[in-house]
Amino acid sequence: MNKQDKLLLIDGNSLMFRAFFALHNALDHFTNHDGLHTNAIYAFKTMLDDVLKQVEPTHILVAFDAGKTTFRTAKFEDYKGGRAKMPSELAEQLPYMRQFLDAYGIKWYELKDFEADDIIGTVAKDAEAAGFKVTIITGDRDLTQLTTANTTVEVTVKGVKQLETYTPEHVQEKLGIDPKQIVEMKGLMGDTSDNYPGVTKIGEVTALKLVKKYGSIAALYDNIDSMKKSKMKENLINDQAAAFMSRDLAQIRQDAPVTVQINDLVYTGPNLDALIDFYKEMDFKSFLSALDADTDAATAAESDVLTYETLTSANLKDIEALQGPQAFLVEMLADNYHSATLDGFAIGNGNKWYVSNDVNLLSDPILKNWLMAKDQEKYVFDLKRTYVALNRLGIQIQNVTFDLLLASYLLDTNENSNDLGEIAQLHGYTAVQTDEVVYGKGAKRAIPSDQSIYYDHLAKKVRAIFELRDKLMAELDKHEQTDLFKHLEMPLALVLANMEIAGITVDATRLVKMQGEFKSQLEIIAGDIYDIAGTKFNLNSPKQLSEILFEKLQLPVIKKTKTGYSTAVDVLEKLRTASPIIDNILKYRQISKIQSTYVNGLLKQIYPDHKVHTRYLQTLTQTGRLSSVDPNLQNIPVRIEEGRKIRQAFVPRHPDWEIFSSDYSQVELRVLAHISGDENMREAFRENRDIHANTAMKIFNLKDASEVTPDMRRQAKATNFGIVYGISDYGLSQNIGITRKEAKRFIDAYFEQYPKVKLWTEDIVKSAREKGYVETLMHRRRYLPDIHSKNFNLRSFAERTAMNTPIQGSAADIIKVAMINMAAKLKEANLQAVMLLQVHDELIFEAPQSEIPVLEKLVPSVMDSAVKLAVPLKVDSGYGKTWYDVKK
DNA sequence: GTGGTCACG
DNA sequence: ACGTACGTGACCACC
Repeated sequence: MNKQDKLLLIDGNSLMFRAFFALHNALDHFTNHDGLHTNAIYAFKTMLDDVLKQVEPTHILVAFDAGKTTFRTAKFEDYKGGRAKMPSELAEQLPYMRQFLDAYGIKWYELKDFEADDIIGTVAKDAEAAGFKVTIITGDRDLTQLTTANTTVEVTVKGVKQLETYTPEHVQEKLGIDPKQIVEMKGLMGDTSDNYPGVTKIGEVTALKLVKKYGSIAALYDNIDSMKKSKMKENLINDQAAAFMSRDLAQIRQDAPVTVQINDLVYTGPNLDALIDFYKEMDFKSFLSALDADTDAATAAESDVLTYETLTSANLKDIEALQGPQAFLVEMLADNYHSATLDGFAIGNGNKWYVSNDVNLLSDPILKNWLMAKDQEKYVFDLKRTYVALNRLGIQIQNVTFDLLLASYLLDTNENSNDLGEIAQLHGYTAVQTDEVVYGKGAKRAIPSDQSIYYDHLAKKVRAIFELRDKLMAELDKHEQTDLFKHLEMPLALVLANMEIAGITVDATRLVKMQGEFKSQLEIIAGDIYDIAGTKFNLNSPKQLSEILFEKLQLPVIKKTKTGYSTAVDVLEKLRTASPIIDNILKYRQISKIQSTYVNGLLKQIYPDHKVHTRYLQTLTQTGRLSSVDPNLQNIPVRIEEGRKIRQAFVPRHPDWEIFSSDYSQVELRVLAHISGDENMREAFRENRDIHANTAMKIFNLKDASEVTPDMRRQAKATNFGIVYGISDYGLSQNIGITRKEAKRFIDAYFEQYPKVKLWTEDIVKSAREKGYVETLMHRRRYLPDIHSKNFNLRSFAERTAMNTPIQGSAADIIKVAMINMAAKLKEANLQAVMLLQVHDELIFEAPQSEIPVLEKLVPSVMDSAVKLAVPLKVDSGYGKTWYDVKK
């Protein structure tokens, strides 16, 4: 027996499930030539390699459950009752999973009447006795009871990559008990997912308290008489049998009649021939090429020396002879394409690949005409980026029909990488490297000194765009997203590009004046604070501030963060009366936020044309909204007067022009009225009633709208928002400062008034569970893998997301349609007005005074007719000399 | 790079 | 019983 011997025990069933759901999003990508799903096997293999590398075991065993009935179901019929059936897409992979393990040279084992846990428990015990170090990998926390000095349990946290390591110390730290005592805890608290009861009203917290006090269930019942009278004591007495039974069910057996010998478990690596055959059967091309064996894929990889031609003024004319759609790429290493240096470009469609680092060629009439030719179809990666970059050279690229980045985002919003190489790999295409690999990252990021490496990368990138096009278009079609892609996101990219290029004018003089005013205000407030505190400190440091408040001044602690005491607004609000320092701190925070983010921050972003040119991120959010960066123009202050003044610095490009703005009124609630089909809510909107007052009447049980006070309306409004966010009584109670009970009553009354809204929330969660995703009006899709999680928090979050995303996402769809139509109308009507900004439910323009009356009619009519819903859309407009002066 | 805080819809 | 609203980005301190 070698001292280095290390046994790896894998909970096969648990990890198969993890692997399956980790790539559940990509279920459609992973099928072989026979239509067999392969995602679980693929993910399992990836994870296994990770684990092998980390653990470096000498022996391995994968344990599986043998069937539905075990000695536990014999004891308790309902054990694991009510569990959802294994999805058929996973069940069909099980036999192949075993084939894979055989080919990988890994022993697997199952035992009639026992679960995988018991096999693992038994083998772990035997192996330890034989002097092994044991590592157990599972997704099931219950196995942590097997933790000892020589046995470590690794529990998968999220997906399959991240592992939480349980040692006896870690169990002690987390739960405050011994690993062996976990079954005592489980016996008292029961287990809903395994469906055994425990003791009524006892959950983890109480169970832990009791176990710490008594040590075990047996000891607890020995001493039950001395426990003082309580409801809990009654429950304990009533459920004594259940407690002992549950403990028994939770206990993993370490004496199962397993027939494998540890010596059989030696791991010496895969059987290459068998593995190659298996990968071929599964169509695992990337694994095949990684094996570097004599296979088709490997041969293809070896011959992947791409021949390209360097484009110069001498052969530029060749471009004119190109036939058919061409992929086109313009390379910039920096993020911000408004200012980034253009570093090169590439063109091709398989017959030939052209690359160049001479970006002056782009302005040559030959290339410029080619790019602007309406009859030359092009495919790109990131249309908006490409358009803006070329526009800087006076080129407006035309007839782009495919954008790899946009297509990939629509197919799965979770994969929000901006790197062509990474995205290609996600779609199973490995013949291109990521930019990080070729260019490096951070300060070291640069074009490789070896020009052939650079050119090869450009050529491979442009080739990836071309070669992935058909596959992704087909997948979009399968998702019913062709329209969304072709007629919404692609045209929108150009609309956004033009908004970014237009930019909005910022009055720097105005900002500088504010900077001086805020500076002296801050100095005065800081002085007052230091006086009260009796010392100077860094007010911007939450850490230093909390020391002053909670240690020096001994104010009561309301809330803690991961790292210390919280000093957030809601905490300070509660401390207001405790010390005059609080009001000063709140004021200081407010002003210093405005100063640093909006005055100083904005000043840094102004270009020589006196404008800021934001970038809208079109492929980032999980819901389909846009986001705005460098600078973010979607969070300019408005709620508080001091901050709102920042808007005075946003002015039209000409002195006699105006800023004009229109926004949707309650668009999300209208979308909810539409998709839920709730007649009461629809009627309220059709009759143009005040929806918040309408809700207030119900939750406060009023007869007439005249009885609604402003405060009632405020609370009703919060309830309406709560519904959109996927409500909880606690969340609502925190938000409007009422008790949880009252909040619950509000919600119940709400659902009574809008019964179909309640039905819809239930249906959408159910549908998300079945399909694994939710959709918006325009078939924008968001996958929710956590909807199946055993972790309450992750699952609850996914459920709220299932409710919120169709609402927020459909609202995003609607304004996007309006923007496309709006851009067309402005052009058609030959107006000078320019669309500048989008702030989720609001569009902002600048225009000559003379056009204001036109816009006042045109913009609302375009916005409210963007889609036809079962309720009308309402739009409010206003205009003024600056953004601040826009009043509606 | 991460966490706390706070600006917006 | 669990720990809580949905979606973002920028700044500062601190490691």
